[in-house]
Amino acid sequence: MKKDFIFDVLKNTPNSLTAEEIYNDVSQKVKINLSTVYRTLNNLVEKEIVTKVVRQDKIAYYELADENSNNKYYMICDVCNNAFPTDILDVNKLTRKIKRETGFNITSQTLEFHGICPECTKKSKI
Amino acid sequence: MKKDFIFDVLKNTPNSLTAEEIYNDVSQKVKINLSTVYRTLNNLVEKEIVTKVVRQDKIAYYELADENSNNKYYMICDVCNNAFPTDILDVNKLTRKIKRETGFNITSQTLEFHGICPECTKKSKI
DNA sequence: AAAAAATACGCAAATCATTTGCGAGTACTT
DNA sequence: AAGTACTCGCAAATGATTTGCGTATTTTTT
Repeated sequence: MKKDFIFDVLKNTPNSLTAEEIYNDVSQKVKINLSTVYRTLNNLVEKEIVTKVVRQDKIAYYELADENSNNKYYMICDVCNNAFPTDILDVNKLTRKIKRETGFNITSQTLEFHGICPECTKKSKI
Repeated sequence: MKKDFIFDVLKNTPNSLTAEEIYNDVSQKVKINLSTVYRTLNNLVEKEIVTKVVRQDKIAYYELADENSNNKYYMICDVCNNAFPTDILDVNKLTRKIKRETGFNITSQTLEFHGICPECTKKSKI
């Protein structure tokens, strides 16, 4: 099943990927159609095996769901466009605080920080 | 100029609006085209008068930029789809902390909390 | 193991928010 | 008033994602 190929790519990549990136990767191993990638991804998201996050570029990014990890929160560099995970924020703690103080039951959350990473900041000064 | 009509709608609405919502509103006063709304909105965003945020629904939401306000961070109810501003998080402080601890220069950020608001939580129990 | 039922997949067309090219209208400059 | 610049409407384009449908592959049933 092609699902396994898609799952494998996700498992072997530390950061999140777009459907197209996954498609390109899997295509090198098997013949596969982009819509199959999307369909499979949607299934995995439904089963809560994969997390989908839409970023400001309007593209969906996928990665393996990882219960106890804040790795899904990124700082995205405007220059090199790399996404760096941040663990500065304890999101679970924040979620509980919100629940306590506002009564709002958070089921999912998205954080997206845009800026310029240290590397690119350095380069721009040269 | 139609720009003024769009600006007015934004000024008179406490929460963020989609281009279509703005279009519907302005249409009641003047004849206007959707693409004019988008064009104008993009201008205002470029001039940093308006803030644009793409949510998980892949739709862009616009509101007046407000330097010293965390009001742009919302909790969005999965049930009634209302967006409630949150001031629980001091985002400016967080931004400085990230800069200090990681060297990443944050230029903008997005937070999106999804869940069920107190009102809808109550209703679901009935 | 073959038939029946269910699921996976490829392909092409559809969707939907947003953008863009172009031509006409309006405002501003000299 | 002529010339230049900006504003806007309209129709078509864009691009990520979805969907209908027919075929292939897998799983279940007998």
